[in-house]
Amino acid sequence: NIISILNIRIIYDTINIKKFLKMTLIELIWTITPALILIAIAFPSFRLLYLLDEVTSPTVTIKVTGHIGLKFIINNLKHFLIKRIYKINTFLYLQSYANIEKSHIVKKLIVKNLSKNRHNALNLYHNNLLLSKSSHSIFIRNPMTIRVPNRISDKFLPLSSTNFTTFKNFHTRCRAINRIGPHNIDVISILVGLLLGDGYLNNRSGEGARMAIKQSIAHKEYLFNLYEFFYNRGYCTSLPPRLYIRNIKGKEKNYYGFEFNTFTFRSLVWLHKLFYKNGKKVIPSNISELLTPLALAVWIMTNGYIKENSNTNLGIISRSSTLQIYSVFNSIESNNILINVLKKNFYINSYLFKDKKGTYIINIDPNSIESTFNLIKPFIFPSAYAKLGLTFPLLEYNNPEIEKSLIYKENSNKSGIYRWINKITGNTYIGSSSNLRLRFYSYFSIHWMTKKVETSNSLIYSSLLKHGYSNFKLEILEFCDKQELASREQFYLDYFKSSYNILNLAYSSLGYIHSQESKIKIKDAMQNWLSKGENLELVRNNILKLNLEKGIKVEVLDTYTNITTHYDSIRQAATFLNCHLKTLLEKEKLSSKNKSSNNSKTQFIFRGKYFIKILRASNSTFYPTDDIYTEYKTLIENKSLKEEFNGQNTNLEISENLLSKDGILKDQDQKEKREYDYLERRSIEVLGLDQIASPGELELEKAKQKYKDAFGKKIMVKNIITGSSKEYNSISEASKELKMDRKTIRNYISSKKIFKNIYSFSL
DNA sequence: TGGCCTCACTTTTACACTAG
DNA sequence: CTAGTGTAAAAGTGAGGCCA
Repeated sequence: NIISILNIRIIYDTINIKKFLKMTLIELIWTITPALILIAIAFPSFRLLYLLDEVTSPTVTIKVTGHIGLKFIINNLKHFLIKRIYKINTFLYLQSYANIEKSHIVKKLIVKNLSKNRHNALNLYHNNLLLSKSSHSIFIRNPMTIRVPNRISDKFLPLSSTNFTTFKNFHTRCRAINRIGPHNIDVISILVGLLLGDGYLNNRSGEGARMAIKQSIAHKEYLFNLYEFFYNRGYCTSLPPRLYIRNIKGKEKNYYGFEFNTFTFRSLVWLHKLFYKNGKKVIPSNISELLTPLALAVWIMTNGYIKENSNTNLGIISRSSTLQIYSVFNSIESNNILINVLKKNFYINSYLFKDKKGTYIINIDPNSIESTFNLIKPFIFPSAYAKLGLTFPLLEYNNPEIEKSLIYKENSNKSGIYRWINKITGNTYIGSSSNLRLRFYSYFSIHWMTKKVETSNSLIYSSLLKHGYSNFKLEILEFCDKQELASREQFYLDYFKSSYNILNLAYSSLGYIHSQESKIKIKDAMQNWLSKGENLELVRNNILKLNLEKGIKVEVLDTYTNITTHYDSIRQAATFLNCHLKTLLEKEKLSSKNKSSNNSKTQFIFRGKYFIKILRASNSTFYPTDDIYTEYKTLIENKSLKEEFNGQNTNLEISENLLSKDGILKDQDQKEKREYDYLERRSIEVLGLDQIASPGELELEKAKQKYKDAFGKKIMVKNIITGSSKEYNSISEASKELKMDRKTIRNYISSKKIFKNIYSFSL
C-alpha cells in the first residue's frame, strides 16, 4: 500500500519525474488487477465456506446408505421422503411457538386438512406427528407416546416403545469423525434439556462429543426411557444401560444406579462449545433458541420435583402448590438467565431460592404451574410421573355404593378421566366425560345400564351389574379441560392397559369386531341390495373400470409392418400374439436377468418380429411392487450377500426396518396388506411409453436370427404311398395337421423311421 | 412352450351395526 | 352423532402347478 501511495504521488508529480510516468502506470495496473481478481474470487468462496460449516439448527436431515444391490430400495425411500417432506416442513415450521397467533391460524388449517378423512389421519400417524390440541402451538410429539390403531399394527410406527428388537444401530462401526451432519430438533432438544440438568456432554478431543447420562436406581425407568429414545434413533448401542455402584467417601453405604452414553459424534462438538467453558458447565448465550418445550420437559423430568403442599382439587397436575427445578448452576447470574428465558419463551413466572445445602432452586410460580404442565404434558414419559412426585388417583372412592352422594358432590361441573376397578378380578375400565356428575348418574342407574347391556356388549356395565358397586372402586384420575379429554384418556389407557375397555383408542371405534349375529344381518342386507339388477350393474361397471387401470400396460411394435398397438394387460397382449401370457412373463423375466442396459429391463424382442414393452410401475416411485419385494427378499436371504455384509451389515438391516414400516410388507398378513394397499397404492406412477428406448438395429438383427435358428426349422413330410410331399414351417404346424404330437415327430426325425408306413420326415 | 387349472387378491357400492 | 366395523357381488390380474 505504501508503494501504491508513493506511486500515486509520482503520478501527480509529473513535472519532476516525467521519465518514470509510463512505467509507474503499468506497475499500478499490475498491482491492482490481481488484487481485484482475488477479491472477486473470494466473495463466492465465502458463501461456500459458510455452507461447509456445521449446521446447528437444521429442520430435518436424513441420510441413507446401502449396498449397490439395494439401490432400488433407497430410490424408493428417497422418493417417498421427497413426497412427504413438504408435510414435515409444514409441521416443523410451526415450532415458532413464540408467535402464538400465527401458529394458531396454521394449526387450524392443518387440523381442517387432516380431519378430512381417515387416510389423512393415518398419514399423521405415519409421520409420527401429533397436534397438541390444548396448547397454542403445534409440536412434534414424542413418538414414543403415540398410539397406533392395533389393526394397522406397529409396523407402521417407526418407533415403538415396546419393541426393542426391531431396531438396530445405524451408527455402529463408524468413526466419530464420520458421524457428521445435523441432528433433528427433538434430539437437540433432549440433549439441551439434559444439559440443563444432570447430563454430561463428554468432549473427546479429536473425536467428538458424547452425552453421558446417570440416574439412581430409583429412577431406573426414566433412564431406560431416555435410553430408548436415543437407541431408537441410532444414537447408542443395543447394550442396555449399565448398573453402577458408587461409594461415597466416608460413608459405608453403596449407591446403585444406571448409566449409559451415546456414541461420540463430531457433530455434537458445537453443543459442547456452547455449554462448557474451561471444562465447566455454563449457560449458552442462545439458550432462548435452544429451550424448546421438549427441552423444558426433559429438564423438568430430570431435575424437577413437585412439592405438595395442599390438595387443591384442580387436577393431578396442579394439585400441588410448587414446582421446583433443582439447578445445577451455582451462580445467581446463571439462574437468573434461566428465569428470564422461562419468562421470555413460555411466559412462565418463576423465582430463585437457595436451600440449606446452598443449591439453587428455581421455583415455578403457582400461577404458572398449570400453563407449564400444559406445555410439557405431551412430552412427559409415564415413568417420570412418579419421579416428579405426581401420583394418581386424585380422588378415590373405595365403596361407591355408600359414597354415591359424595361422588356427585365432588365431581359436579367437572370434566375429567375416571377409572373403575373390580376389587375381585382386578379388571379396570377407563373413561372420560365432559360432565362427570352426569356420567355417574347413568352408572348408578340400574335401569339405564340394563338397557345398555341389552343393546351392546359393554363389559363394564355387565360387570357392574353382576358384581355390584360395593365390589368396585372408583377413581378420579384427573380433572382436565374438555378439549384435552381424548389425549388424557389415551394417556391413561396406555398407562394402565385397561381390560374392560373394548377399544384401545380413545374417542375411536378402531379395533372393534362385530358379533356373529351382526355379521349375518349385514350379509342379508347386502344380498338383498345386490339382488336388484341395477345395483349389480353398478358394481360390475366399477370393477371393469378399475381393472382397466390396474392392468399392466403393454406396447407391441411389429417391426415388419412398423405398426404399434397398445394393450391394457399382459393377457390381452398375449391373446393378440397368440401366445400364452406366461410366455410373455417368462420373456420379461429373462430380459431383466440378461439386461444389457438399464432400458432393457421391461422390454424384449419376441419371435424376432415384435418389440414388446411391458410398462410396470416404476421402481423409483414410493410404492414397492411385489416384484421389488421378492427381489429384495431374495437379496436379504442370499447368504453370500449376508456374508459380504458381515462386517457392516447395519445398512442392510436399517433398510429392512425402514421399509417394513413404510413400504414393504414382511409377512403375508393379508388383512394388513389390504389396509396398506388401500392407503398407499394410489401413489403408483407408470413410466411413459416414450421413456423406454426402441431397439437398436443390431439388436433386432440378432433377435431375428436367433428366432430363425430356434423356430424357423422347416420340415418336409413325404407321403410314401402317393409320392407327394409337403413343407411345413414348423414341427408344431405339421403336428397339428397330421394330428401327431410334436415329440413324436421329433422321434421319427431322429430315428428316420416311417410313421404308420406312410409318412417320412426330414428337416 | 403352452394348455388348463387353481389360488389369492384387487376395487366399489349401500347398508347394517355399534362404542363412546 | 361420529367414525369405525363387516358384508356381498363382479371380472380381471398375476403367480404358479401339472402335464405333454
